[in-house]
Amino acid sequence: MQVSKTLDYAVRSLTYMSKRPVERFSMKEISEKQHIPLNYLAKIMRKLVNRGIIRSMVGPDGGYALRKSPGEINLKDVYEAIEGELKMIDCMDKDTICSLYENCPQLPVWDKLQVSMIKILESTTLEDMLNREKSNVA
Amino acid sequence: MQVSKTLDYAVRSLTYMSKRPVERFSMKEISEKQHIPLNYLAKIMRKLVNRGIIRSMVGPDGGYALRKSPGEINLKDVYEAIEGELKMIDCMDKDTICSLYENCPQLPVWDKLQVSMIKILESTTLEDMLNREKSNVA
DNA sequence: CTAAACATGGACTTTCTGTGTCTATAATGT
DNA sequence: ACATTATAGACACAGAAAGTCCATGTTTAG
Repeated sequence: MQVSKTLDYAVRSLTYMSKRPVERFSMKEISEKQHIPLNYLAKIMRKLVNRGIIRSMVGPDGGYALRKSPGEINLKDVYEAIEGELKMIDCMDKDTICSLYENCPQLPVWDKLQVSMIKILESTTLEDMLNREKSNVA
Repeated sequence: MQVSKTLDYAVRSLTYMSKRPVERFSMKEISEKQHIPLNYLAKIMRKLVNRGIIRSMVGPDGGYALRKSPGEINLKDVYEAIEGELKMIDCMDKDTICSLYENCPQLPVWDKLQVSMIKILESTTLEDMLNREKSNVA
């Protein structure tokens, strides 16, 4: 029930890029400024590229750039790029053990949690995050 | 970002006990009825005992019983009994790496998520879960 | 053309945690 | 005394998360 380091890295990288949304950033710069292992960052960036959140340019002076404006990139996209579909508990889409029980009292609760998390992630864009920056920890 | 099997076991056991809130249940019964490995269940139950959610009686005809009524036991208690304090990300209470950065754009978001999860858990009692049982998956 | 700068993709290693087992001990009712 | 039940902690294991390394391919400045 925690945010993985990987996801945190991804979000950090993206918010970093959001400060100058049209520029190009080399992996090296992001890696150094955000203290993320270079080779590990490479994997993360690939996922973001594949998902269409950023685009990459090869060659000297290449790097990464946002594909959309920070206001158009929400955290649900980022989450799914990194972790895949969000689900609170495995049996929520497979019908494994749970199908053994005629009724499963806790499913609705996990579902409720899941729905509200998705809603929050979906409604939060990178731009929002930058704006909230000063008023840390609500 | 998932509900652990352990927590699910705990909730299952408690809702099972909630159906007959005054009775005593042996680990053996719970283990069999809920398909939870006996020795593993033992560890879970101890946590619930330590937290004061259930009480235990040793000896023949011993077992476990709810300490409060199902309406008075909420899921936040259960969560914390099993997993400890709920926090989305480690730096939310330690001041480790994050203190290096003058500003941390994503913290408010994780915090928002965290607060809303706690709210949902807190407002859901075992009794609620039993009542919702028939209308699965909202 | 060539080398520098960069990205890509996959294999591999390490570390950690969730999950589960085993064994020995203590308490209690009959 | 004996059977039954919980308590406590050590131990084992698998799978995932986190991180490393390397071999390859692309672009472009010079």
